[in-house]
Amino acid sequence: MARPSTPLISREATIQAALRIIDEDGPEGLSLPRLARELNVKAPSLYHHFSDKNEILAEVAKTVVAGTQLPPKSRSGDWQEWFTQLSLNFRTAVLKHRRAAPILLQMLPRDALTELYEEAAGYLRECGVPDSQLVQILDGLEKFSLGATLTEAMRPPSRARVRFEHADPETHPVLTVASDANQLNARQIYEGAIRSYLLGVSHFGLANAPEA
Amino acid sequence: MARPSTPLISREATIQAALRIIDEDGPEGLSLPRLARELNVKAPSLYHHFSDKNEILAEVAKTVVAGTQLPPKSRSGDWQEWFTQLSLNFRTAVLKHRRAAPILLQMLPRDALTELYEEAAGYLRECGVPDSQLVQILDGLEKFSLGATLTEAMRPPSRARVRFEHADPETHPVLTVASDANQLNARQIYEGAIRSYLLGVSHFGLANAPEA
DNA sequence: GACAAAAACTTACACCACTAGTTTTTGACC
DNA sequence: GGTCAAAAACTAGTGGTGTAAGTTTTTGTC
Repeated sequence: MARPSTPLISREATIQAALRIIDEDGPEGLSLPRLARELNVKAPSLYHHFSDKNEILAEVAKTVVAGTQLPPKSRSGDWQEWFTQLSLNFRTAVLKHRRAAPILLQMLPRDALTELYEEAAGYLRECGVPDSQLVQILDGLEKFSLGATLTEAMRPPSRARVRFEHADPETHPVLTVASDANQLNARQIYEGAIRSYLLGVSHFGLANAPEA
Repeated sequence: MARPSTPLISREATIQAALRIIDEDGPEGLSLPRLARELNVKAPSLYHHFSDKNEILAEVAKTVVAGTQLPPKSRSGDWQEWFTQLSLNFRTAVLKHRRAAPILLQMLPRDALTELYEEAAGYLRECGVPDSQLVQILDGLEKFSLGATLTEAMRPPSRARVRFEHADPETHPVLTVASDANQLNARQIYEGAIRSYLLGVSHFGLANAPEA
């Protein structure tokens, strides 16, 4: 086949197909021949739309995090609540494509996130949070959300309360007790940690300058 | 060559060589032919000692996190300090092999960590922390440490205070202000976040049960 | 001393990302 | 309206990968 009247490949459709393959068979299932086959096309043709496979993966990563819904900003200035919801929405968006998690770590769309952070920082400021705390809050939340969500995405999905699966009551008695004493599911623990952190930073504006 | 009098390959030496290659050229530089060459051996011979490449990667991951030093437990029962030091040591250990970070996410040695958690949980209990909080503390610290350390490991090493590299003063004024208002380096921000979280969970034993 | 297991080897396979070169279509310009 | 370069598909091919199968020699055990 030579050049068709209308292109057979669009970037958008390619990215969607790639994401679908990853959802089904993980990143190792995504090969250019297979991706091309799903688009009724041959593999080398993809190079007319992407410079290499990494560019496709980067777009996939961007698509995944772009699924994060922005919570409405409350008029009351309850920024803790806003960030908690935002973090929960991020988690939801990533878990929708959990098998893409390894790609997310490597292809994190920093530039796209920068826009979000600018907006979030502006909101914090409006709510009266001092400038000196903005980085701590944004950075801490990013890191925790990423760590928690990516590690959760790496394990098989389960609505149940599975924890410390390698903990044996015989050899790990304390973990067993701890696990039994906490009946929350992953989402609830995640939310609790976010709230704890936000509570902590809010009350920590003072002795936070350890030496290098 | 047939079977030699003394084996040319040992698991330990193989793992060390693999880690060295990853340190130099990243995970994509680690191929079995190359790894075998460094051991003066041919690639298929590795299959006498490892079932597949993933097993090698898993051992590499275990080696990296095993480099985490355990801080001494203070008699005063200051568990917050102990966990802060532990988290800092984890960060140090991972950053020593930062290019192995992507592997770490996929091959996290849960079983090895379980031992550590059992010990940490026991210490928390000795210090009087209620059972209901153990999971929150352990889980939250794990997630934050992983997220912060892995993302930090993914960027080029720098002692400098680099932040929001995509933030342009024109289009992202608030981020610029925020960045200027916080002169801490990555390690200090990490430490501050850990301390904030621990402070938060300590004061959060009450309203921490949102519904499913 | 016989023999199975171990530890190296060689060969081979299927797959991969990617390059080079070919063909046809399209759209723009004179 | 013909010319021509760019676009978008193709086919063919390169060098690399992880892994399987089978070979040879050494080792330790009964």
